[in-house]
Amino acid sequence: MTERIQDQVKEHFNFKLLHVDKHSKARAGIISTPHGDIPTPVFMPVGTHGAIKALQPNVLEDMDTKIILSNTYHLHLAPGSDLIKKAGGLHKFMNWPRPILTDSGGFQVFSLQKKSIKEEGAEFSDGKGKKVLLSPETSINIQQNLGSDIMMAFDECIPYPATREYTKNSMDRTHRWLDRCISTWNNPKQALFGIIQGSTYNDLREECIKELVARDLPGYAIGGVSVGEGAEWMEKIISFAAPLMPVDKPRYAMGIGNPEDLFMLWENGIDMSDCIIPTKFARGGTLFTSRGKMRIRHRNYRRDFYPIDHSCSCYTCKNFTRAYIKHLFDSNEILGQILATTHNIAFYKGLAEGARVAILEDRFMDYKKEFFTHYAKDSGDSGNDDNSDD
RNA sequence: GUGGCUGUAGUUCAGUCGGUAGAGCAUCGGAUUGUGAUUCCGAGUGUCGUGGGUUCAAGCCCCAUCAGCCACC
Repeated sequence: MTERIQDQVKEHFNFKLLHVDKHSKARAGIISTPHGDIPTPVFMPVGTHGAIKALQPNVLEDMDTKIILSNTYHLHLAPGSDLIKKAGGLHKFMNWPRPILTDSGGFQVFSLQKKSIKEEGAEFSDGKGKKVLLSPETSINIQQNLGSDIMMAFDECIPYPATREYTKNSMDRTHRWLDRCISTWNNPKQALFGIIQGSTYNDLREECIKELVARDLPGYAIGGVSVGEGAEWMEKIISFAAPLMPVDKPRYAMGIGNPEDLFMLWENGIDMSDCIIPTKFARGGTLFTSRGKMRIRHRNYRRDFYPIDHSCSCYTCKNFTRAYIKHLFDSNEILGQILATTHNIAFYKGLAEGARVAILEDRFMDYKKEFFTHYAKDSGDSGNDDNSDD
């Protein structure tokens, strides 16, 4: 009698819940994977094409980034997962020795304008006139070629708003897809996470969680959020779904969020999250600080010789001024994006680390309160330009 | 000295038959939530070289003048 893959994977992947905050649902734990341990809560930077844009892997390691996210869809289109397998897997290909989570491509299908979703899978054009079919089987096979530590099930991520009928039908199909994902899954060194759908309908979310838990997967994610529903709905969905998820498995909220969103996730007992915001915003010149967003291209920073964030100890803040970084952006120097990304990733990392320590000491709510007394959602530090030579 | 060309936004230029000015770049602002983002959206720039004239109305037509460039002497 052969052992189920769900049981085999437990030798290589597990989650240990260390502590739940006394005054909230916030959790601290540790995820073990073949490529290392991940203390939680954790924020995962996004490296879609097998690279965190503007950051060298050694910088990420120096910053003690524990896990990054990469993408099935993009790596399938280029350079192809067969090639990456030949290169020795994604870790080796991109020279990243630590854990990698790969998204299944479900979200990319969602964001494509032209697509056709059938029982078989999702069909779309690769943008160069070639038709591509992404199915549960192809998605898992690609992710197994990539060799990620955590694979995501291939799901349909539906837009907001969605009718109850569409949501229900789509969800049922995603469950059938999940079973096909599980049948294709054959590498016990790679964990497979299921994704909770159900849009804004609590009963469907609940039903979905039951279906997923019945499959006894290594971890579960809340999907179908950050699809345009807004902060209020997002919080409603998270706060409803998270407590229904298994206590002894990692809980992952996909694609969220802003710094303020992270506190909402953690407070509700989410362990993992990812978002393009810190990296993408950095490249556009929006930096995060303990006081809020800082748009470094603003004129105010022209002669501002303070670091981005006084309380930050990242490489950027230790060595460079706002005026210099603004200058780099004005001059279109790549270094501007590099320093900005370095800071934003360090900022997110710092928030998560602070949360973990606070949870372990049962003071997460104080930590949150402290954050929001300084953090202005709409505007941050307005700079120190003295205009003396105008 | 003579003839010609040019003069309009920070910049490069467009501006039809005369109807009180536009575009790219740059600037400034906003967006961005499992990255189809060096993207997307929005805003503003003006003594139309100057002074007169014709006209209901002039960036445009006429005269003068200034500046730059070119050609010829």
